[in-house]
Amino acid sequence: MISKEENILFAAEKLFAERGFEKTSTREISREANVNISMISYYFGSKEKLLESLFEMRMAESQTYIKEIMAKPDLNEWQKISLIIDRYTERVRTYKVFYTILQTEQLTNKNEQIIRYLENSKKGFLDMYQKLVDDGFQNKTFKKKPNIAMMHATLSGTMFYAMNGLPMYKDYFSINKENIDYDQQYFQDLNLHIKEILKHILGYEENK
Amino acid sequence: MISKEENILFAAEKLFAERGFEKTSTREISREANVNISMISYYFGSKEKLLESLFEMRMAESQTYIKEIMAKPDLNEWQKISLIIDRYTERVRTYKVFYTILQTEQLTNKNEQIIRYLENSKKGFLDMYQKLVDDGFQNKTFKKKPNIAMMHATLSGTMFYAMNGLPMYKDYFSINKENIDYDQQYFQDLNLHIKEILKHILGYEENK
Amino acid sequence: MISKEENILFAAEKLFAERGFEKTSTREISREANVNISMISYYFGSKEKLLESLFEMRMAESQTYIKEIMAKPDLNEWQKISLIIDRYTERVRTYKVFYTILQTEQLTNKNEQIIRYLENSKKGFLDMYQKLVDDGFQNKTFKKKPNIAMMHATLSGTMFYAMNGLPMYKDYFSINKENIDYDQQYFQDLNLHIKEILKHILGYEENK
Amino acid sequence: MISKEENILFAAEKLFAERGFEKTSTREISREANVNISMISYYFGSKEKLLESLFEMRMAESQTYIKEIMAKPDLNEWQKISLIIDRYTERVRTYKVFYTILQTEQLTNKNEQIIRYLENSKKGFLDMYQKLVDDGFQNKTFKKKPNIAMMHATLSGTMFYAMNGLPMYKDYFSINKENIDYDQQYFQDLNLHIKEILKHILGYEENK
DNA sequence: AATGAATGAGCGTTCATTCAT
DNA sequence: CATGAATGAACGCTCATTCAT
Repeated sequence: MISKEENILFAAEKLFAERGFEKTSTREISREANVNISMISYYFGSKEKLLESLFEMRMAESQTYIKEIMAKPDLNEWQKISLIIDRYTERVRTYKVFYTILQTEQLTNKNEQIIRYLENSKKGFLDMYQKLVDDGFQNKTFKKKPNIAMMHATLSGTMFYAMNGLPMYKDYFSINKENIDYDQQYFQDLNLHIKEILKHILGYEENK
Repeated sequence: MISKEENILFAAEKLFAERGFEKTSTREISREANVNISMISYYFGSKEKLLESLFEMRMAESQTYIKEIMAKPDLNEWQKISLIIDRYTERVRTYKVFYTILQTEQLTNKNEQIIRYLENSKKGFLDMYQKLVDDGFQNKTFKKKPNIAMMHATLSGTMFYAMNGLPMYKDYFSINKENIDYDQQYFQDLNLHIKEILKHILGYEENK
Repeated sequence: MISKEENILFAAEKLFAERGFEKTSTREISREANVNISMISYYFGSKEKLLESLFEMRMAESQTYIKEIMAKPDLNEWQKISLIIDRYTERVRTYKVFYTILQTEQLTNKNEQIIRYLENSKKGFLDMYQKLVDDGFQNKTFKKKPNIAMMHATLSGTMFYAMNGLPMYKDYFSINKENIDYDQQYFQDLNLHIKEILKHILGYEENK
Repeated sequence: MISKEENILFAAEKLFAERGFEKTSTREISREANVNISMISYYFGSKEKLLESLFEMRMAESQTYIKEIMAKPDLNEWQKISLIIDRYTERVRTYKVFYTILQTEQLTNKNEQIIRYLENSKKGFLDMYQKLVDDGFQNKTFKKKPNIAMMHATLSGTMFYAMNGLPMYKDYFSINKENIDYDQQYFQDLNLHIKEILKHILGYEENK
């Protein structure tokens, strides 16, 4: 059984992604969630805090898998990076709606709580990449030491740009909007494309 | 002498980038532009059409340099791509505010005119890349034929993600907000980073 | 206890009659009704629909008394017409403000819903008169068969023109604005005047 | 050659009748009249005074024909009333648009100048009717002395109500909007209908 | 715990009119 | 004489939020 609170959260996520935070009214959210309009203030305090709650939920999820992967003892640095890319691709594909909101907020939001979430997340990723690159370079898994900021920009930038572009490509090639096979292939290509680039800038050679 | 119409356009560009289209009120624009609030309707018809006018202006500018480069007879395919990246980096750096708006609109706007501008622009770039890649492969400048959609996602995605991240890096490393030298270095690194990746995925070797 | 919704309706009726629909602002209505300005949209949807609601209420009332009179079994055709004129006079006197609005809307309004109300009402009256005239002619209550459109124009036209002229007459003869006795006499004269004309054009003779 | 001033006047008359005074903007008038928007203030002072000028023009016209008829020496009282009705019918038919405005203003306008025009006009008619009725009664042309206010209400009320109803009848009987023959017949019926009533309430018998 | 009526601020836009040229 | 850019006030309406129940 899904609670009213979750109903609101998921309805808001969908509508914020579709129309943007500002253009989505609390009335629409309450209608979509099948709850009374005043329940939003009641449960979350305000529309703004509802957005924060949404970020809190989704961002917490992504912190866990990073730690999980980093803790695995029997993987070398490239295997860890490769696994991170796999999980990242999967998450972006699954939570497209949330990552649409995230990008928008990154561009315009001035909400302090959300800025903190975003910075923490970004710094977490940067630290992790730095460690993997340093370790990998030291033990000669990697031959190069790329600029971490640039490497991250390529990884995340390519991912998001490709994600945003998918509907346009489907429209362009007249692919059915609900065609999941196409999505699958697209995200697989994307995954390989990113890995290919990272291998190059890290100076990693397979089967060595 | 700058006209009232341009005053409004530039004030709007600044505020739309800072707060987003929805959160920016016509009153704020008129205050920032030092004009009466009704001048917005007078010159542009509506707030929506003001945004369209802004897109029209900036997008028209970017179409010209593409044609210019493609028409140059004495450059090989890589030199053309390299030049495109140079110009692109320069534009993004100069018109940061506009490209912030562009990204936001790409994510949420439902305005038909703007969707058309964005699609036209994107298709223009894709067609150009396709032609350069095909030609370069034929005459053996390039050894590989990458997926154009993915190549474009990496080029534009890296560029925008890096652009968006700049203020955070400056903040992180306590660099003065107005420090232009840092920006210069940052965008130069970005430029080289992107070129390095493209050379790899195109299979281009220098000094051959 | 009178509800806020009714408060708005009656305040609007008064102001629309006094100044006309366009010249009456929602702010004035809310002030007159002692409610917040947003309650108009809340209860009625819009200023336009508030007017429609007003028409719905008043027009529904007038449909009932027609049916009531027509259904009376023990009255001849002239007695029915006579009774209709009595009720009509009474209504116009009581709801002067509404009939002022009705006339204005008849002249300029383009609102489809209201046009429909007005046409239905008018056709209802015309059908009724036609039936009474036909029946009365057949059973020799009436000696003439007048043009129904013209008969209706005289009945309603005289009524409204006289109603509109009343304030001017009171002003002209320096009668106190609130003097109800004068009104009573005026509407009684009007009632008899109209009946006298209708008897003539229907060829009805009393005491036959 | 028609002057700009007249162009504005006729354009305003048309639009005020179609949409009402308030709903007609000065921009629309200037567009319809093919003049610059500021010419309205320039020539007439304001939108309000433009309406006054319109009334001044049309009301002056109607005063002349009354005096003309009253001055005719060789007509008896009924012949004068009959002639007044003829001219009145003709004017209403010709200046339908203006009489639509007149009725609306009579219902809601608070403009002092216009109120004065309307009162003067009405009193002029009432005085004239009073004189004709008194004279006719004295010389036994008429057998009755009706209430002048009621007689006027029937004359003008029937006229206007019938005029306003014409479009609805044409629509109802699917008559072409531009069919002038139907109009002609309609106004002739109206003319005879009003005369028939007046003969009755004045106690006038023809060919006696 | 849950409702929905009610609030007040602010929104984008239109208006008649003015004024520098 | 005539223009049209520019003004400031007011418009109808929507918004997130509050509050009595």
